[in-house]
Amino acid sequence: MKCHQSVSVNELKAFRHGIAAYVNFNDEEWDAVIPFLSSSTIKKKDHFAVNGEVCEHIGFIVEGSVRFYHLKDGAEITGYFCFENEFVSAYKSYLTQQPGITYIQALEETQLVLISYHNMQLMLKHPLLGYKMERFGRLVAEHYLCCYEDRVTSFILQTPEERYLQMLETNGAVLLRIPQHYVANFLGITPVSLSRIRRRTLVHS
Amino acid sequence: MKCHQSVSVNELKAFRHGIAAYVNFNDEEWDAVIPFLSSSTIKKKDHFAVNGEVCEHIGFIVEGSVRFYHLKDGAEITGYFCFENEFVSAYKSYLTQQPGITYIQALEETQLVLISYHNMQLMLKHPLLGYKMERFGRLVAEHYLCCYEDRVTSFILQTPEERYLQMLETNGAVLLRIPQHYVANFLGITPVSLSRIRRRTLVHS
DNA sequence: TAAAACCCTTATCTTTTGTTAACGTTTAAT
DNA sequence: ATTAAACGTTAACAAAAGATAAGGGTTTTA
Repeated sequence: MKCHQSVSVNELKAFRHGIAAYVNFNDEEWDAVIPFLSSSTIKKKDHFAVNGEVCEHIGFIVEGSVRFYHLKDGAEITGYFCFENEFVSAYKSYLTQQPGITYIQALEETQLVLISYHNMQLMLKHPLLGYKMERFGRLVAEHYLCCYEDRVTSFILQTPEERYLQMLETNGAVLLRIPQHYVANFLGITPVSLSRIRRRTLVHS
Repeated sequence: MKCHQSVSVNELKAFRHGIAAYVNFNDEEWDAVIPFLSSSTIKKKDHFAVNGEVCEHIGFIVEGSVRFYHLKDGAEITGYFCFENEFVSAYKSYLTQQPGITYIQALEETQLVLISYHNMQLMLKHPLLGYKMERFGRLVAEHYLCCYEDRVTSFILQTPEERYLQMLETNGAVLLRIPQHYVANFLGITPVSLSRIRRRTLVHS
């Protein structure tokens, strides 16, 4: 993954708008933040994170999408997707700075604003930025904690068929963007099984 | 759940030690923290959180244990457990201050140190405590994010049998403390199915 | 201490999922 | 433009899980 230090005006705008959901920086603070950011464009099928390596960055997707997957018995098992205006990282690897087990791959050409772990630590200790960056990190972690909580609950409480039907209702748009066998993995089943579920839940109009 | 404002010396010590994994407060800061804490002892089978209500507190378990469960079609489905020196809350409900769908029930008499949402917000804005409390909240959220990430991965990547065998290796002690049908729910299967898995994976010595 | 509630196992039957392979279609690569 | 790779569906069979019920043991509790 190539990073160039300078972030375009357009990317900065998208990023500032995206993080406004968590914390607002005034202009002085924002000027201090900018030098800690970098930018990257990942080509389709290139990787943001790979098994066995420390995930160096957290990224904000300005444009594009990625999928998370693992290798099991030589096969790729897709576990998650991220799209525009979402943060992406192999969180456990990034947060612990230990080698991870997650691959993150661009589903299409994907434009990212990046914060390296090192720069994040600098901002967290920065006299002007530290307090707000702590808050920012807390709120982002809390947000994704809630997402994961829902996801775990869906595995505990719902059958694969119920998970699929709920996904149709709440995330129907994703199904149009993502190959179906990735969705099957995401639901915790095989592609063949998802195909059967689709057939038996079809509304014959 | 009864709360009394004063926290015993013993509880304070356990709590301070427990959060030291995340952040250290000096004595001046600690004296400022104490008034924001409260304490509660929950009897076996009493609830820390229930469906439809906002979860008001995050708790630190000094002694005892709890289980998380949901109601589905009138049946209780257990999704998680917490033990001594862990934080416990219906996180999504607590963090968003919206009514939750999670029941949290004491598995035995359980002694907790509590932080109400309101007091947490006061500490986050407190001139002396704010920065460290933001950091504390961030690190706790990050820690549980990593836990949830592992848990989701286990549902994506492993069969129920593999999840059980891994739990035997990494959490064998839990199995001795928790009724087996709760463990089955935790693994995403029925108690009958777990009983079968146990039989077919038995090492006949 | 007796009754009730709870817990785990086992058996039977049904449903669902996994596995493998084949087929036609679409998409991508050369 | 042609070939190759990828994708979704379907079929057939095996394996696993769900549902239900029964039996025996333990723990609660009244």
